Amino acid sequence: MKTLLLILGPTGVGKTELSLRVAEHLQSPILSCDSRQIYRAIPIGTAAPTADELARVRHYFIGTHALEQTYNAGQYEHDALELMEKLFQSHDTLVMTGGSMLYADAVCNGLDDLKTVERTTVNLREKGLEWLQSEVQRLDPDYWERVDRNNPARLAHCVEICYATGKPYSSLLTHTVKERPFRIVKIGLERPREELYDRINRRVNRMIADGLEQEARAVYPLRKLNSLQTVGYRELFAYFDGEYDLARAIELIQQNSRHYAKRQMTWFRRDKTIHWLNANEPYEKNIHLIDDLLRSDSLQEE
RNA sequence: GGUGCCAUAGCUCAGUUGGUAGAGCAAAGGACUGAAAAUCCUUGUGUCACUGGUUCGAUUCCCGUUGGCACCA
Repeated sequence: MKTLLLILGPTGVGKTELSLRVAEHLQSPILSCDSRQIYRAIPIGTAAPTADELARVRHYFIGTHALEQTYNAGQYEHDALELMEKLFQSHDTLVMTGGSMLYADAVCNGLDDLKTVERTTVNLREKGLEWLQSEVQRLDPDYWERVDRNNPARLAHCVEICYATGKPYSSLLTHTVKERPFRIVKIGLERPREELYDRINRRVNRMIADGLEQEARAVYPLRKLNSLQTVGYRELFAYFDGEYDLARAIELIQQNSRHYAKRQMTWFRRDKTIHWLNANEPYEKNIHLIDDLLRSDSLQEE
């Protein structure tokens, strides 16, 4: 049985180094599961693996796309599965790591096969919340009953799918878990909240020292793109626009990174299949625990 | 040293004509099916600085203490 070892955890918890060591130990490449590190012009602000780290282990899905290219969880599901099929021919275990919850979910459980539609959501959102609300009520009353009614992103997506397929969006959601031709073992890395926040704050300071401001300036003309709706860039763009000073921008980057980490933890907490590891334990110990998990889970399978 | 002003949530402050208090931000919890580092929802008990007095009742009024700020010496 082939195995996908998925290493999850909030931003800044220390996934990168653990993943590198695990991948070296298992002689696996690393499949990144990160919706922003996939873009190539923004390595500093997305804490992408460094050249040294990339030299240690073969990586996939790092810096493969230009900011102008749209990408999403559905494409990732497709691309990742296709790549894994190939890689499993020469590997028994593959390491996937990253913090993009929906991307990981797409690989593990699969997204429903909604008809691919042209990207109209932006235009739909511009019509305003009230318009979106009445459209969803009209087109998909079932969804209206349970959707976040003040959430323009979700309402707009529902409307978009209804228009494209002629069917209510909610009727296309099966909530079934897709069968995968491999076993999935999920590892979560965790550490005390205060410690995590402190690491995040310090990492942001390091990013600034490493030239995040210049990186952001270089991509400023593209600031409207979805790929740049990203913590670390939006705040600097607002600083460039004169909304506040650099010190405030840095504070906001730190704060928004903390919020992001919190949202990730909320998502991961719900997944009872994750085996949690303490990030403060020595790497050797955690790798040993992972070895045990890979062995015991495979026994269960048989 | 003298005079005046201030002291209320983690922070900035509002307020109670005396019946133990509420905003913004921070923070916490949650949701999540192709923008997900996105988007959205919920949550406010705090010795009202400390001591004493007046009062049925003081965070509110009064005395004093401590700390801060301003002005005068």
